Amino acid sequence: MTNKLKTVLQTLADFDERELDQIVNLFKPKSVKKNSILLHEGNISREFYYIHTGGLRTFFISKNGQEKTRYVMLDNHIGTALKSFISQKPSIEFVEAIDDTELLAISHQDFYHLNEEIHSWKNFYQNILERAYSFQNRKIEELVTLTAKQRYEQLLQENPVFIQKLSNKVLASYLDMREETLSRLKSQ
Amino acid sequence: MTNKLKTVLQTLADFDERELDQIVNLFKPKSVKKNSILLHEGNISREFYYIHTGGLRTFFISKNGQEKTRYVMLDNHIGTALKSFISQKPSIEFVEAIDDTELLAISHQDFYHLNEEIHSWKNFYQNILERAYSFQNRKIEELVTLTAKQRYEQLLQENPVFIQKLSNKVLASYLDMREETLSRLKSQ
DNA sequence: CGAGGCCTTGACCGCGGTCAATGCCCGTGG
DNA sequence: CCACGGGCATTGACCGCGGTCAAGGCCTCG
Repeated sequence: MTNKLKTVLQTLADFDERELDQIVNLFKPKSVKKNSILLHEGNISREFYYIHTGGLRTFFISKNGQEKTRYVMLDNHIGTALKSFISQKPSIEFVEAIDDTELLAISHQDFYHLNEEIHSWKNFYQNILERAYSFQNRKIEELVTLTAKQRYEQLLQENPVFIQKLSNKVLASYLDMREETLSRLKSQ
Repeated sequence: MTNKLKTVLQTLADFDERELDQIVNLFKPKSVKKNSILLHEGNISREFYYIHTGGLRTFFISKNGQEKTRYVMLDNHIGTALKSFISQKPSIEFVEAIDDTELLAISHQDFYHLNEEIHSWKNFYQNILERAYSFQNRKIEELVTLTAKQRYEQLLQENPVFIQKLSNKVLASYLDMREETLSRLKSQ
């Protein structure tokens, strides 16, 4: 489990073996059931996750009570409710397991500790931020230029695993459309 | 002009006086006319800007030929076509002066140089990325939860200077609606 | 002064949201 | 093991927000 994590970390920054050991020791294993909430709206995001198996999603609830899924992490991916993790202010997002999930978590404290101790970790974090920024940049592009159908078809092409693994309810909220609309699109 | 820049930099990271001098010396003054293009789609974003007077915007052009404004910088603000600046890959965004503009620009080369030379500059850049991320996060929230009218009213409340300084054409594309819709909203 | 861009206003319409009814699957307890 | 209940998916009918197209007026700048 920690070996896979090391591999992932290495793709994002240049760590030596001693640093990697120091880092992965700070990631604690955790096992959560499907539908359990790891972070509740209003609380502060204090953990950063690596997903071994299963999956998490972050979402928030709009004024009119609808869930809006922002980010999905499946096997071998990393992330958290980043805005609150960055600012250490109360989150508007929930973090929820979309499946029975085995993961590794590092605390915010340890995360920022590493930021001061390990030079490459700053690069790692910079890289995370750059990717998160670019990801959202793309999402905005899609929201303002594509129709519901085009967004669905693009995901189908680029990330079909999402369509297999997510419930229609979650998938629809991720694609920013209603369940009914997604259902109609799926049946062509 | 460089004094104002120093003030802005200091709000984003903890520089000492010598560092500040070293940094601002790398910012070169530039004067651009309204409607001139500082970065063309397809080119690589190689400068990071501080706006002294006037303003810039970044926008891209969608498949069906419409301009979509992502980010606006007015007096005393900083920014650039960030995605391309980060990746040093061709930009899908333009950078355009929305007014006659006096600005200071630092090259990507010098920017990343500072990232290695000055410890606090890494914090500065981290801060920029965190803010850019949070800004976009908010924008996505607004796009998926608010109506055109609500987006306009929110901007009116939180950033009325945008509504005064931007043309309807640019303002509409910033708010992700057509000029006609914005016009109807303004007349209540 | 003329031309071209920008803004406004009107008429129309289609995408996708809303509401409602029904079916289906699955976990839970008797 | 079956009966029941609740959540999820599907389908239909309806409708409203905001996009599209078009025409006309106004302002700016060469």
